[in-house]
This record gives sequence, C-alpha cells and structure tokens, in this order.
Amino acid sequence: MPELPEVETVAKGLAPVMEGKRIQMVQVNRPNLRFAFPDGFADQLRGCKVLRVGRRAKYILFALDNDQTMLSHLGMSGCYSTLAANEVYAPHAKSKHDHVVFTLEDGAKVIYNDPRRFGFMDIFASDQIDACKFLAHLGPEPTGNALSAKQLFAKTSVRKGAIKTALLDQKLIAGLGNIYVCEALFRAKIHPFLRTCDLSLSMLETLVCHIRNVIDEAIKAGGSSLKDFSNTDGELGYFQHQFAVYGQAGASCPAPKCTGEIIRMVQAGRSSFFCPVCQTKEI
DNA sequence: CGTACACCCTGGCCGC
DNA sequence: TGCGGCCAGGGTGTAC
Repeated sequence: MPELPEVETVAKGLAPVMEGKRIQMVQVNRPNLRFAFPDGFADQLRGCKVLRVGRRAKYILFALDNDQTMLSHLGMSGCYSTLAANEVYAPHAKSKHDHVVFTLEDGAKVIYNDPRRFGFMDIFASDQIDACKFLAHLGPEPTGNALSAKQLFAKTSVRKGAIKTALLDQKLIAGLGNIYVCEALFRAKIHPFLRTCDLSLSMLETLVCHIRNVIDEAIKAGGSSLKDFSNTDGELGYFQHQFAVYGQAGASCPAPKCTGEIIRMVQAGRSSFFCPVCQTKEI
C-alpha cells in the first residue's frame, strides 16, 4: 500500500497520539505477519514510554524509553488507526485483520490492520537501529538535500538494468515505490526502459529534482489513497488525483502539446506507466 | 556484485 | 449471483 509519503503521513498521525505516553497493553492476535513476531514482543513493549515516532524510508520507528526501538513496516496493505480513550473498539468486517492492538496509558488505542500480512514488526536496540538488517543497506532519503545527483551517478553509472527497476532498489534511494517512480520518470521525461548506466549526470540532476518534488507534493497532500489507504484518522490522502501516468493506461498524455497515449508495460514483474512519446529513449 | 524471478497473502474487480 | 483469472503500493531469498 504505502510508499514514503504514505508512511510519513501515518507516522505523523501516530506521533501526537503516542509520544510521551506509556504502552499499557499489547494485544497480538496472531503469531506472525510476514515474519514471526520477535520473542516476547508484547512483553518487551509493555510499560515502555514512546519517546518519538519517526520514519526511515518506508519504515516507522517507535523510539522507546528502554533504549529500544520498535520498527514497523506496512508491507502492501498495512495501516494504523487510532481510537481515543472515550471511543469504543467496535469489531467490524475488516477487524479480522486487526493483528495488533496497542493500548496506551490514557486509554487510547492504536490498531494495526493488514489484510495481506506483508507487513512486519521487530525490535532493536535504539543505538543500533541504523545498523539493523532492515536499515543498514538503505540509500539516502529522497527528501531534503540528502539525495544528490552526483553521488547517485556513481551508483547508476555501473548499473546495466533499466532505470525504472533501479529506482525501486532501496539501496539506491530509500523509500521510492512503484507509483512515485513512474511519476518522477514521467516528469523528468525519461523512458523507464532506458539503461541506468546511460543516464547522464544532467539527466540525473533533472530526475533528482523531480523525485524530490513529487515526494514533497505527495507528503503535503497526505499521501495517495489507493485501495483503502487512509491516515490514522481514517481520512483519505488525495495525491492520487494528481497522478499523471500511474494507473492512467489508455489516457492521453497530460504533457502540454503531447499527442501520446499513456501505456502500461511490465518491468521486473511490476507495472510501469509512461508516455512513449515524451519520455524519450534518446540520451 | 547485479539482475531476474518466485514467493509470502488477501481482497477487489472484471468478464463470463 | 457465482466463479475463475488477474491485478495490487513491498521486500526477501534464491539461482544464475
């Protein structure tokens, strides 16, 4: 479900509900999500105060006052919702996928729901969180100034596969997913099948600029609501209304004066949406 | 090391 | 209305 902007939206929604509060109870409704929960998962969290809810790439990080950090990945369909202390937890059709329920000291509840169960949770020592197996090999964040075309060029210049596939590699840039890669390549007018090593430094400068912009715009819009993604208040993001190419196969290219038609092709098992006219294969 | 692919799982949607 | 097939925002492990 979620790429970086959606994860950022979720983390921002959880922060005011959880930060500064102790976890009173953790109800785990099944032994595993994508992976088994770590030993004593609920016991390790119970009684801890949540210091900070943050994000790295597509991971949500809950820093705790016992020098541990809980890491949560939403996979394809994971989402968190919150209930205030005076709201009743009422099971409904979708609650069979409510896999973890955190109850805070003030009675508020944080509920993790994940139909496909591709998400997972783990716990690491806070001072080693960046070195944990999930985060150790991640590339720079696409937001802010962490990402530079020059350092990206050092990595892209030796890769022979398609640029679209490379951009989904979290070791190159952390947090991009299929939607925003398609959108950024369209804005940069780069064909997704172009060989990574064929991109010039100036093309990468353009691409980096558009990656940063599309991610920033999506964060401001509260993420994209595909399937039933919502923020922790159940409100929908609205960036999906701004997709130029993602999911737009058959539509005419939105670029000014372009007469092309958006097409969908499969690359490395994932859909690529692009305009074959204005996204050039020429260097 | 880079790349390609199968796989984990459920639900929604489309066509018949 | 039901059913099969296809599709889905991600990441890992394996084989080459």
